[in-house]
Amino acid sequence: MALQVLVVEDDDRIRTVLRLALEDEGHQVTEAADTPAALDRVRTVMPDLVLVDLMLGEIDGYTCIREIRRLSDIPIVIVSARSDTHDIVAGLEAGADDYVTKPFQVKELTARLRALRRRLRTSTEATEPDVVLDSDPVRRLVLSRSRGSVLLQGADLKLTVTEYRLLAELARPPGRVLSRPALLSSVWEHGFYGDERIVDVHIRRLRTKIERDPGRPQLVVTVRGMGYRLDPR
Amino acid sequence: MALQVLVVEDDDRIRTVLRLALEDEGHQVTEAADTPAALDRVRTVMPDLVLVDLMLGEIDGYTCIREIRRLSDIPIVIVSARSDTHDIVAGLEAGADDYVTKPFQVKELTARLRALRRRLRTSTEATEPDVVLDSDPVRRLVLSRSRGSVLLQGADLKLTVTEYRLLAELARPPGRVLSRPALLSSVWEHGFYGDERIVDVHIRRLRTKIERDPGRPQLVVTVRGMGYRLDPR
DNA sequence: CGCCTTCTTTACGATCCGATGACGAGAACC
DNA sequence: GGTTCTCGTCATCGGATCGTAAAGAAGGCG
Repeated sequence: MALQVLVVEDDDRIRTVLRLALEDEGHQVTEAADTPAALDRVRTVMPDLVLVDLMLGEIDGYTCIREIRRLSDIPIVIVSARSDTHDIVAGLEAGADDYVTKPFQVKELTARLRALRRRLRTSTEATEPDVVLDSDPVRRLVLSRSRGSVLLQGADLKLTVTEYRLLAELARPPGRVLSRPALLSSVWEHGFYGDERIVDVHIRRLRTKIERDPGRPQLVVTVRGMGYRLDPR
Repeated sequence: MALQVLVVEDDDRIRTVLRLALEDEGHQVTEAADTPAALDRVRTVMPDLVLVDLMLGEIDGYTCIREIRRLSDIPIVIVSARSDTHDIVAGLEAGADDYVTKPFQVKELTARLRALRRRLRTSTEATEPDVVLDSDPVRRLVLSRSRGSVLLQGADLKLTVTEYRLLAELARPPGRVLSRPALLSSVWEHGFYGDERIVDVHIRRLRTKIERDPGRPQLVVTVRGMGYRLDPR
């Protein structure tokens, strides 16, 4: 589940750093340098999350937060330079939901996002409908989130958690290419700092279990240079 | 069983604290900062429970409670700053069902929710239909909530309360994976702060009593890395 | 066609996780 | 008061699963 994130930040460098870090995690990023632009983006792109720098040059961050809050219930996270609690409290009072302080570790920020994503997910997961991955009557393959399993012809397929999560992530919704970093950040709960090729290995293991001909995968497709995509049929 | 909770509270910070705590317990939270918003949410999202702060800025909490009560029989819990009994009594007279006083322990609040959840459950429990866990004629296994027992070939199986609750939770409805934390929070009335592996132990004890071959469980299935699931047959 | 990059496949050792049985404390029951 | 149940803890075991590394295929580009 990739998030659409709006970054409200007037310093170009920081904005770029944030954008790169977030995109690396597989999120989509929209930027705004001031409050009016931010409000416009909230209306038009409807982000899942807003990051607001409290030290916006001209207009201050509090106003920005309040204005956004008037439009929407989107979670707002404050990025604050000052470490004292006063302005954080003020920000929370203005309507923010959480905060990180600068200089912040990108790790810390992405960890928060993972937590947020997890929270969003668990609130919908149980009721999410099953996804049909292969509709061939003699090879019917269904992902059932409520059961926490994948059914081949009605029988539980023995996937490991990692394989299951990979598949579930690719199927949310199917048809998107997901980069390795994106998969790493959403499938590996506590982040992953090793070689991203680990994704390939698990994809392979997944393929041997769900593909008709694992040598010529048709469900979990490789998109060279980009990542993997799930093509149900 | 996750609850949809409406938090009526005008202080943003407290509202955020409440929301995070409730979401952590797996509930879904809607917020309202004043009475009109609260009434709107009651109508639109139909929460299972309403938390009302008695000290709402402009309109007082009593009015809010009365208005909500005119719309619905939803359980209302008062969050009160004052500790003297007068306003609590007034709140209860206005139609609230329970109360907690500030500064309250989050633990205390979630404990009340567990109690409420239990009460809601037992009020519907009596009418809930029996669940057939094994339909084999020579090993017929039935969970009868109205009797509060499990029948093997018509005879009461001697389960401990914990085992019974575990089974009942897994059977509501059958087929879902339930994580250990989820089971801990719904089966253990007063919460549980020890090692979550305690679930394994009780699952095992339950299995020795209801499985045909406890060594190869088929009813209460382990979903590695995720939790347990009940697969009736 | 040759080279470089990206992906696939396999094998292996370390680690994780669930199952199991034993034990002691305390609750419930007699 | 004593006995029986039930619960939570713990240590141990064995298989499942994971991450790594390294070699082999396939694709892309000049």
